[in-house]
Amino acid sequence: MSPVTRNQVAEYAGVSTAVVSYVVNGGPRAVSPAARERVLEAIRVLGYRPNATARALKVGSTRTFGLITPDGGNPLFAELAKAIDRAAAERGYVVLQTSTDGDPATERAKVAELLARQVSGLVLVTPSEAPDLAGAELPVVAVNRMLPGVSSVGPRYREGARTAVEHLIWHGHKRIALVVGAGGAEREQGWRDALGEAGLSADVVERVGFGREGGYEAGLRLVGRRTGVTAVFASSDLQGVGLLRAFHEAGVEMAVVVFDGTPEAEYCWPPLTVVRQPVEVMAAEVVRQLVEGVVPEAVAFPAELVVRRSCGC
Amino acid sequence: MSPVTRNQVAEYAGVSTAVVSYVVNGGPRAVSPAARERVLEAIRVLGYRPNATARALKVGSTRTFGLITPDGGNPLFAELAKAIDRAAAERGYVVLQTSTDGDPATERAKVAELLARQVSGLVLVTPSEAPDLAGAELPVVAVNRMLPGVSSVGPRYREGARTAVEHLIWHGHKRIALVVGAGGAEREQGWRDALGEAGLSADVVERVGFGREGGYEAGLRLVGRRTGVTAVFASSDLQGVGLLRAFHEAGVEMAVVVFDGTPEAEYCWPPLTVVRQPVEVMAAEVVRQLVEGVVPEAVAFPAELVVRRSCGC
DNA sequence: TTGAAAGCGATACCAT
DNA sequence: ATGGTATCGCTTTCAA
Repeated sequence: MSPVTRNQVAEYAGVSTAVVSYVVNGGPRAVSPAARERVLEAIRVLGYRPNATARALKVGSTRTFGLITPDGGNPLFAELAKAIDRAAAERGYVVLQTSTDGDPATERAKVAELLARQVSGLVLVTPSEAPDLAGAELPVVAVNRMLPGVSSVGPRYREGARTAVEHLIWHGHKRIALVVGAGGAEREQGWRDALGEAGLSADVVERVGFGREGGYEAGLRLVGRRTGVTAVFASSDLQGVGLLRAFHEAGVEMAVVVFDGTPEAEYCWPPLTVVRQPVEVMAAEVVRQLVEGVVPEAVAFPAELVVRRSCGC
Repeated sequence: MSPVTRNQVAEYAGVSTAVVSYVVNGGPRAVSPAARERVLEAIRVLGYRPNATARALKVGSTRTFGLITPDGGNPLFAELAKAIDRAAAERGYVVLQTSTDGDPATERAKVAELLARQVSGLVLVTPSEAPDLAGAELPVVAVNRMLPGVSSVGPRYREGARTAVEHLIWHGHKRIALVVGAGGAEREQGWRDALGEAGLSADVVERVGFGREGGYEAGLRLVGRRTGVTAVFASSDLQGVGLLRAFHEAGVEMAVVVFDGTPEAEYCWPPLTVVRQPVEVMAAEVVRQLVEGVVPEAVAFPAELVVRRSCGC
């Protein structure tokens, strides 16, 4: 039993296919109550479900957004995806999500795949490169990463990082390390801003991956080097979690503040003081740009300090 | 500039559209080297990208699987999704992912949406109910949940839970609590099995949500009740993380073993001893069933104990 | 080896 | 208010 088509519905209801279409879509022509009733009945009896594929071909739009993240397992990206999905649903759009494992080739393939599927818009979360749109005319928004010719939405990294480090300074720390991943230049700048302003030296930097392993690795090094560091600012939640593990293992006390602010940072021990990315606001902006098809622009939202125990408060 | 179509490519290359199709798909007819070259050239120059929507309409298959999870932010589901995506990609399928926020109505809507898009198969991760396929003929696999008439893939919950609890018993614990979420009946059974066999009483049960909050809540209650409990088996990583937080806050020592085994459980403190769901194996089986379109069957894989510090080892 | 053309399911204009 | 029908982009059979 292959799927029921609109033709069968029309036949069963004794009307033309046009009428079925009018009923299903609520227009563009009016339909008599009697005919509408018969069509509805036919749809119910036959279990008809419109073929979105055919519809998309005809109308040229899928009302679908593609969303590509490097890693669905990263809680920040998961939060972002969730928020974007919700915001898009409110506007009647569906979001199709995939991830790339951080591999640029996979990223290219997924972009091509979604483009081939005629998505109406594309969201790239920290993409590794500018996408090859090959003449396709669709809105594209990069999240947490600036890309030439593409709209971008993100937090105010520099300002947020600065706030975080200022808080550590306020706690009286004199030697504050930075743990940062690739692409964290703005956060690094914010760290430097705060230290510079306070007349502290910005000389302990650990450059590692953005994940838990990276943070752990940085933690081991910090513990091993005995640089007199008493506090750390890390560029991601996950790094913070990794740091905590290294500090626990070594039995050292160290104040930590991180960027991002996902649930995982709230439930580790000690709970991490974070500078929280305004995920909901960012998602709303992403969807707005996609729906309205604005010209490329870069929008950054303030990130808010959420104080928990890891900073010493 | 609207997207380039196959017609334009054909015209530019001076061949028929059939030839373009043959070149793009590598068949079903052979094409002379000269013509192929001209077509390839035209595709490159024009920036042609086949319309997957139109192709799907014609061939009746999208080579796409839909994947629905209650929550993309749950690390277990994220791991699962990643693994399924990878396994599907190996077979030439694309996975389109969405989540439902655990809301049955949203779940129904997403199922309908994916069905309308003509997905070639559907994966439902811990669905809240049997999906309404309305006559659609496509393979459906439920993960971590049994559903009438639908294939299912999951870990051996009962056996895994038993192993976990046995390990706690081996450590000498006499009073072992259970923290469990809705739908955790099998895990509960495994807990009872182990306790019963050892002649211990199975009387401390906290029924809470599956998330971090649920675990935290359970932890607070366990700490408050002073039941002589010295160890806990929890039905999910997230619950374990929540428990840890409550125990830390109260300053109590408590052995913990949990089900799932995501990265988050490895990086919390103390690192959680887990019974790990064999995510990769499960993903491979899910995709196998989808691709081969087998008749509904229930497959369960052994879960492995991974010993870390939280059990006292 | 290649071209013409039918048809996938749905939309919406042009008639009636 | 309703029906007939051309059309969206692509695949593939049938003929040449």
